[in-house]
Amino acid sequence: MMTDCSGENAPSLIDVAKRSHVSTATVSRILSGKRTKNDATQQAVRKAVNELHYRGNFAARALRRDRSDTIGVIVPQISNPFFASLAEELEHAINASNQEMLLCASHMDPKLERERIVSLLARNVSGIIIVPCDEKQSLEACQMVSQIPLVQVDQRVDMEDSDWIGIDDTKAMKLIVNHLAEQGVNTLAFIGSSINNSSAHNRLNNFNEQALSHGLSVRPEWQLLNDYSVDWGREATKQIFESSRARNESMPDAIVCANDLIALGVLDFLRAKRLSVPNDIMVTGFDDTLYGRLSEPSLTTIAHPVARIAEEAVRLIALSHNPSARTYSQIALMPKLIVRESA
Amino acid sequence: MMTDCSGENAPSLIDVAKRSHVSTATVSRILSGKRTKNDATQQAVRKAVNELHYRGNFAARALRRDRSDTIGVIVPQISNPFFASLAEELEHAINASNQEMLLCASHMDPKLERERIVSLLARNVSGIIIVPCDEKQSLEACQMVSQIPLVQVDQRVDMEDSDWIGIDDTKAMKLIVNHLAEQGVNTLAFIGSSINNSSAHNRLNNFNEQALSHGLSVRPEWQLLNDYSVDWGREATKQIFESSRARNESMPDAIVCANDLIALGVLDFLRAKRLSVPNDIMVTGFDDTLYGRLSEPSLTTIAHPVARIAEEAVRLIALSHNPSARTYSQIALMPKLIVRESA
DNA sequence: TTGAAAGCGCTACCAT
DNA sequence: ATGGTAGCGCTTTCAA
Repeated sequence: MMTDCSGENAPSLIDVAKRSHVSTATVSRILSGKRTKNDATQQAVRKAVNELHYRGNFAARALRRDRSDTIGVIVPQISNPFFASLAEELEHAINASNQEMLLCASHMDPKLERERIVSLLARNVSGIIIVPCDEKQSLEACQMVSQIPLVQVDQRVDMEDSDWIGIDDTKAMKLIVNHLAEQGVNTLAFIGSSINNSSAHNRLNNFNEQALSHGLSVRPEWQLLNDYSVDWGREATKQIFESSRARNESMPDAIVCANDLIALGVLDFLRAKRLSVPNDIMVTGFDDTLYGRLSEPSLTTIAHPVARIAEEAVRLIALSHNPSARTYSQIALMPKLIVRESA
Repeated sequence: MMTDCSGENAPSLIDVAKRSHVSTATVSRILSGKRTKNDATQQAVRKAVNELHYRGNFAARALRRDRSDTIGVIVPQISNPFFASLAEELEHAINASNQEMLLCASHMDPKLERERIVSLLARNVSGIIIVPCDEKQSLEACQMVSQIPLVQVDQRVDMEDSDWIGIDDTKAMKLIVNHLAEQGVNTLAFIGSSINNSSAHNRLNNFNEQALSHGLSVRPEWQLLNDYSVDWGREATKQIFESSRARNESMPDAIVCANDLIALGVLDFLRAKRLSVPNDIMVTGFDDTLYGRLSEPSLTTIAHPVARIAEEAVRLIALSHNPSARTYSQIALMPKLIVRESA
């Protein structure tokens, strides 16, 4: 019995074979398109399939073929709009290649992430697409994936046998700082994440490098790291605001944020303090989420080519299935600066 | 071979049995906890499991037991923040009950939705949790699910053998219209979705009913239906604005929106026209998404108890596995009015 | 408590 | 092009 509540088992391929008076082998071949001729046999089998509402048994097929046509996807958080749209595009790309997506959230916890990987492996997924949650701690879990292809997306862990695809973070920060410099900005703050992920590190390092190269002033107390949340954006801005006020100094000319959520928190705090953006202070986001388009003022931010990233990730999984002299790629796509009102 | 690229097959239960000098039956029993004693045998088996990095084969287990410990979830869109947070809570609840989530998006297309259901059924999922995309057209697809439990969430299709869980839409609209009436509003507009889903219908019907019962004025040309998007909110408001201007009449006192996205579009249009919310015109949302908290002004809206809904949905799936005299539930949870700045 | 063995539904090999 | 059949890895029944 299945996890059934109402009698009758699902029909099997054997039932189809009996009803159409051919062997199971023939039915199998017809259903998997390994038989070209569309003759009476073909018709009969299809008829039986319809009459019986035969739908196949995935577990049996997967067991026999030792592959599941399922791709596991692990993101840090589904509710983060950037990851949600990534998941949506991945689902699309995966379905387009006749596979299914098993979506998991690591909740930014390397332990949970490891568990998810173990369970995906036990499920014989054909590949894993992951946004690793921690630059160091995700390594061990990622290395467990040796028999099947692993593609890292957006963030990354430093390992040999894995593809990576995302945007060029250096380039992105260059676009942002360039733009701010052109707007006549002199002093910059940065609000980011302290979580050990490659984006967090890259974005901060690139920020400093770019600011320096433009001769812009950055201060240690204006580099605040915690997490990628709206609340943190609000809180960090409060810290900048209060420390400036305490020393009777002015606020930075611009606040560069490591993602849109942080930037939304920043805008929220500044609004409450009646500071005008971009007149009193400029703000930039990162990721180009829907809500950055709608905030008041709307966010100047960096767009990822998400659909393209998803497609490539799925393509890389497929590529890796061909074991012959496989080489791994690091694909950095070009980010795009979206200039709106906030800077 | 697996979808392998590097030699060695994954170890099987037989390998574990050999290495620990017991039968496969014993290993199976130990690993599935059907054997209590923690003796030398137990130790030896566990040791072998670790040494071999045995992880089991999901397909074989599923085939043999005829169940997959996987729950299929179908939502209209992952990138809609309400469905994203629903998916996140469902993933949580599903993992908590030692199962996995297969997440699909129907992209609001009954045909695609049907395909997803077929493929979930072939995968022997233990149950399906669905937000049906169309009140009528989803019916046929939902009825295909007869052997396993089906739980509808949020929106619903009218069918016998299915549970439903969501919020009490009538109550929700009552909360909104009551609140607006208390603010002294006299004329109301409604912007919603024309898509045939139960939420869309309910929200409009309830809106009219509630408005009537408060003696508030509604006009046909102020009831605009299309979809649940930001763009539609903006466009619909433009229509209201322009038709008012053409007749030299005033705008409605308040615009009630069928979800937060629409409301965000409304706010965006009104801001562009320099109409002040809530002074010139009030606006309400529905769903309590993160971005309604951050908009300027922040949105007065309706909150769903999403975590609770997710938990219950998973519980209902489990319940249905007990075939004995199963009765179906329609669980309407109490919505909560969140009063913020916009009304 | 244990082991032997059947068999879940399917695919692919081998022979025809 | 077709049919017979072995066997994927596991759980569970049956006997000991």
